[in-house]
Amino acid sequence: MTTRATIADVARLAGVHAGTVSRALNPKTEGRVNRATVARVRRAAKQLGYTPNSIARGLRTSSSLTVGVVVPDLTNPIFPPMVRGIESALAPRGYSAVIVNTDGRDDLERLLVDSLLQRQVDGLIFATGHSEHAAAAEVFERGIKAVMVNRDARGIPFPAVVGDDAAGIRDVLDHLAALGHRRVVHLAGPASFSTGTIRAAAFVTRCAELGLEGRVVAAAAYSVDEGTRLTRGVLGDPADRPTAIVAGNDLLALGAYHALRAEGLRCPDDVSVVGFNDMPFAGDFQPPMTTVRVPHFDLGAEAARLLLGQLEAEATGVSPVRIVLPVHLVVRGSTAPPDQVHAAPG
Amino acid sequence: MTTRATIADVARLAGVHAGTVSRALNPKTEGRVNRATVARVRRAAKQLGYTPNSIARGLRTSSSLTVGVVVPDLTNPIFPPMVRGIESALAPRGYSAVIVNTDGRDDLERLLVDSLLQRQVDGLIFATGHSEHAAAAEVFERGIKAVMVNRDARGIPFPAVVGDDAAGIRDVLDHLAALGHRRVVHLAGPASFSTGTIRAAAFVTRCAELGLEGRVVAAAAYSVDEGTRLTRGVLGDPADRPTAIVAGNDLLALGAYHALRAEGLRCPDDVSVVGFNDMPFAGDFQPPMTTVRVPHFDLGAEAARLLLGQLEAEATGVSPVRIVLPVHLVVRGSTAPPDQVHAAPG
DNA sequence: GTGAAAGCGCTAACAG
DNA sequence: CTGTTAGCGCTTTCAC
Repeated sequence: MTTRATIADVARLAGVHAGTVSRALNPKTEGRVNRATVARVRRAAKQLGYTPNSIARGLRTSSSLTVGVVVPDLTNPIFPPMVRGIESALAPRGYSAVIVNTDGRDDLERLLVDSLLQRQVDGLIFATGHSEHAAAAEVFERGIKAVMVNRDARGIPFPAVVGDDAAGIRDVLDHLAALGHRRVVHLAGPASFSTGTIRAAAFVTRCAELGLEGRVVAAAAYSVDEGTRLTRGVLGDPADRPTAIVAGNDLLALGAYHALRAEGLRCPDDVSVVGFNDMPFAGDFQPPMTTVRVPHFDLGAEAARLLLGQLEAEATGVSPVRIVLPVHLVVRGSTAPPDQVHAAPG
Repeated sequence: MTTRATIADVARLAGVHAGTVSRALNPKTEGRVNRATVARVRRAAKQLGYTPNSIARGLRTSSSLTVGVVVPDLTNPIFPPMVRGIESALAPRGYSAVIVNTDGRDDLERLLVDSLLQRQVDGLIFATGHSEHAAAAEVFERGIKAVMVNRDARGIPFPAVVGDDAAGIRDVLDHLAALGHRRVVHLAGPASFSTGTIRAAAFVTRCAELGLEGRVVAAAAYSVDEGTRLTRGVLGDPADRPTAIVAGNDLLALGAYHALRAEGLRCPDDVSVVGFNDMPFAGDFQPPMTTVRVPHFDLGAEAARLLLGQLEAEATGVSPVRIVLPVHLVVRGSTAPPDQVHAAPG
């Protein structure tokens, strides 16, 4: 790597002092420099192929123009859109993101957050919120700016941007009730996640309001396998079988598909299934999945904007804002009226 | 953010000089320091919650322990596994990755690569290789270390890690021929991508070897919509209709599904379809997709290891290695013997 | 409007 | 084994 031109090289070529080059090249201070000088410096910089060393700048200004993004697993299809949303808001302000995957492990998360902090990120975006969120708590204690996205962390007053989970579940239940379903089960996400508890609570409430017979079973994780396992359990007694399954997310719903198929049951003919998130390609599944669309890109973009606001407003005060973005039901092929013959209450 | 402890603070508390702290805390130089002193320094560091500022370190050592990863679009499901593979190889060596999305735009890519370089990344991993790859060419000219992954860039002698595209296509064609197909079309990826040309060439060759009647139509992009558009064209004359479609990747195959459905044709009953990549959830599509599994995680990991090798071996020479990882056919539900009645050659 | 000088936090010679 | 001294490349007072 041929050694890169520094500000001193440019200064020499332009016949001015390094300080002047710095001022001339920075849009904010460019006004304080003679226009002719600015032009001369620009020319010299271009000729040398000069690009500022942002590491050096960061050391001086103690800001890296970098934010850390903490996700459980990039491989979960809801996160890439969120990350792109984050970047879309960051890029115009000159910030970039560095992403880490925790795989849901708290100890790993603390290590990763530490490494992010060593890299002097200016702030953090957590997509990993949960109830005993050690990493986030520690970050908060150290007075570092951060925001939560998608899920929030109970008791940690970072601002959060989330989808309207309760409204989503209400829409699902209304749809199912309109179709004629009366016996419904909810595959609830882990209780340690706000999405898990909020969706489950909304499920219980709405079932009561609609006079549905609703049951909640709790998943240990948002995964396909958990969905399969839980659904298998729920299908036990044919007489007592639910006519619809409301999954806590699309992965659990996919697991329900698998269990149904393994039991020789058809979806939606025998059992309706609905997911949550509308992950990419949900419409291409077998059957196309009825689910709740969560605007993950917007969630990310909004979270990034919020963080940028915190960073630029030098005020230290953290206001525990909670931005709730609307979601909406997407009806596809995994829901249908219940089979009257078999589904009639015993 | 309470101002963080620096090495000077630790030195003061431990009653030693800053240089000694630096040595004591660095595993490589720790041996040159009295064990008692090391212990004292460690204690002081811990007490102050000291974490080294890697920006400052980077400025001094001119290495950021960061690599840039250039992808077309993180939202394309083949990239998250690749990125995780990259990170899995980087993390143990203390490196982290910063990812940028080009959306296939060359101008954007150059801008993004520039910003990566300003951030002093130690090297680059391009998942965006194509024939007139301006950004990569420029990087090469500047003597910066980089590797290509998944696709390579013609004429740019960076090392590359790719899947065995030709073998994959051969397996697909052998499978189709064994099923009894004789008239096959290939939805080829863009000719500017190595994956596009290699797969298309292998298709032509193998068709000849097997005595199949093979036709190639070229896609403008690896997208679902292109797949739909192309398939619609190919379906034109029922008498001349292919019995199987070999798509350049899973997205094109998915587009073929859509077109078939729109035409009232069933897959695999009327037309077989095969994809390439085995993207996540390909087995959950309607029908479950027969495709070629490409080990994206391993591709990423291998590429990262290769880059690390380049970075640590101070030798400037670039050896244009080309690592080809095996792929394998995954037979699922989108391929079946051709319908004898309709498929009989006119 | 521009030069001079200091210093961000760290590491790497060089002494001793 | 440890202290001293420089300096990475940049921005930012402070003079003039």
